[in-house]
Amino acid sequence: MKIVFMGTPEFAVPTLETLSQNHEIVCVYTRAPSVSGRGNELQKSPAHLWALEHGVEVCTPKTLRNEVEQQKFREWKADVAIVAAYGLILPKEIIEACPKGCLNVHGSLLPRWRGAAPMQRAIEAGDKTTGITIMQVVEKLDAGAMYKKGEIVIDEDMTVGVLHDKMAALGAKLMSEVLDKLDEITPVEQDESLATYAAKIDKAESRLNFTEDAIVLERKIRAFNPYPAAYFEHKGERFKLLKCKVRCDITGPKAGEIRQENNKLFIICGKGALQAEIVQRQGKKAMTAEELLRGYSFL
RNA sequence: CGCGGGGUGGAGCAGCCCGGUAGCUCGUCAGGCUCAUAACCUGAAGGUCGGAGGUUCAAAUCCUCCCCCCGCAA
Repeated sequence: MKIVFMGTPEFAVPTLETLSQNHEIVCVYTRAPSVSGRGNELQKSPAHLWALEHGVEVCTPKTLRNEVEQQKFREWKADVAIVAAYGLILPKEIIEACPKGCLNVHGSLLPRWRGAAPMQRAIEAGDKTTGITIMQVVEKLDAGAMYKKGEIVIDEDMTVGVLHDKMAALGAKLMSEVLDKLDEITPVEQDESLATYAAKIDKAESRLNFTEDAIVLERKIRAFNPYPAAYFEHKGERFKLLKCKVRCDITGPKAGEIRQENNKLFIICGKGALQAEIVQRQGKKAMTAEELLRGYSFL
């Protein structure tokens, strides 16, 4: 089939790559390069870079809500539009532009966790499983009828970084399977009464509040690893906690108190404590708590 | 030219401001103690102090340029 692919971050690349093997990608729509990173240099998106590398056309419109862009979109004469974390809300005119419609790969088992950060919210909430849903794009966000789902178990120590990679790979596989049998599958409507929303990650959330339960904080640490990474501050410096162990056996009256014992680092929480395992001090690389304590003291 | 921290034996750091024989914690190796040990004791190996210039009697330390790593902001 002729496909217009719409995607932006790393999550979109496996699907793009997989579909390109059996289909013709006529154009990649992606977010326009933006200033980011040190030096504020223009950075192209992962999907953009993939397209350049494979000699595929790239479009980076700021909006699709005008006749000019919509006409341009129709002129690709694609059979289907595939969306994977594109970053722009699609207007009706685009959704209905292709004869076989517009399909999306979403990082949750819909209708749970509609929205921007489904993987992070699933881990943060302590969900035991999550997965991928391939569904139709409709005007309402992530509310379209579903073609196929695939489940992934969230292990006790799984970070969103690890989950993301598994999900991206599964999403690519499922989307490819759906496209192969597109005419045979009847999509199933979502049960609106079960819908929940996964709000996008706000940087302010990444600051840890140690008055909370250690179990909750540990989930957040995994949900925010590697990005944006949960942190706390000490003597004006920022310390990212990348991996921690919950220690219900350790308690103290003062939440946020830091203890160093036998090359181990503990932080007292509202309930229980966290034992820091991988820490990153600002300006430094991530290291084990033991390594950090060899050259730094919190006391 | 967005702001900032850093590159010192295998690991994490101190020393740099106020130039003058490279230090700490850990690891490694050998030996000792011990029922035993990740504990303790003794000893040893291991460093072009990111790179290139410059200043100086003398540079990890001061000056210039370059390379690399990281935090913030967006």
